[in-house]
Amino acid sequence: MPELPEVETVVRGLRSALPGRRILSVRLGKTDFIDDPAALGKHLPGRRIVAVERIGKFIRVELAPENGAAHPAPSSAHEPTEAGDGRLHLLVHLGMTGRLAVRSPQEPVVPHTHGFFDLDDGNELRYTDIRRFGRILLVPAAGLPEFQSRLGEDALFVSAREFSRQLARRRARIKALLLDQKSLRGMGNIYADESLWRARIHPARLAANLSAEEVARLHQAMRQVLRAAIRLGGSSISDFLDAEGKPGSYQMRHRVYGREGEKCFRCGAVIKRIIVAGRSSHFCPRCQPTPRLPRKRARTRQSKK
DNA sequence: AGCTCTTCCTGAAAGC
DNA sequence: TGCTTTCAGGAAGAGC
Repeated sequence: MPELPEVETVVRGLRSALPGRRILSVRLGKTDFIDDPAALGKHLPGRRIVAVERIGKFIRVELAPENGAAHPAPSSAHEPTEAGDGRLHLLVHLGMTGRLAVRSPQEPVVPHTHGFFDLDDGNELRYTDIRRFGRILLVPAAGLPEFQSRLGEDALFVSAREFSRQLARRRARIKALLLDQKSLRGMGNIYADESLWRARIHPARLAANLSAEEVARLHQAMRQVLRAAIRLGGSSISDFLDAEGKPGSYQMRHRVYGREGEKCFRCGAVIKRIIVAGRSSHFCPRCQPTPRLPRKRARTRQSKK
């Protein structure tokens, strides 16, 4: 499932293909994961892509202001002005199974492809999403700060000071807090588990109960894990592929995620899986000691890789 | 405030 | 063997 390193990998790939391109037209299949499907066809054609960035797990495709000369379609009289002029941002969240990639029209369309953005170089940007847990929305430049303000700082760039401030403020379990995009943006289940293992912290620990040393360890572990994962192109568990259709290889480095029943690489104890904050959480019961109040029933099922 | 449960969706895997 | 059920999970919303 795409988390920060996977999204970063996709963004880097798209960055070599999209900036400078103009969107000619938009074709959509199913649209139940798009905030305002009609807005895409209305505002994107004629726009030039100027940048591709990452906001947490969102891909941000920045579009230049319309320049009347190249504008192919007349816009209706009562367009909201903030969407009719100025920059626009196409935000894409890949959810669980989303993929965004540039393809030649010649290439066969894989099933569950619901979005086609035709580009002026003859290629098309395709959005594919089997489960449609993804999300696509269009935000005017003026609305971007508000959108960003609903998310915490990026997990890759957050300072040790701000990280510890986030943890101290709240009493949630550390695993829940790492996954909460309002506290910290970009973390997902895999990298939360991997970071906690590396920092030797049990996922069900209460954030406020972590020692300063543990917080520092977790901050460092998180950054190391994310950086290493980006270096390897992310993790390909189910079907993650980068913008060029290649899998990542960080799944080879997983120490706990998907390793229930196997031995801890550090101490040899058997990796366990429990549910914390509604998410399956993998940990080493010896390296990551259970907090005082034992957690809920461990659900026993082998998880694949 | 933060937890659990539910919903969305599909395909893989388990169950019978 | 083949049909049916269960399950996974990011995020949001409801209810407690």
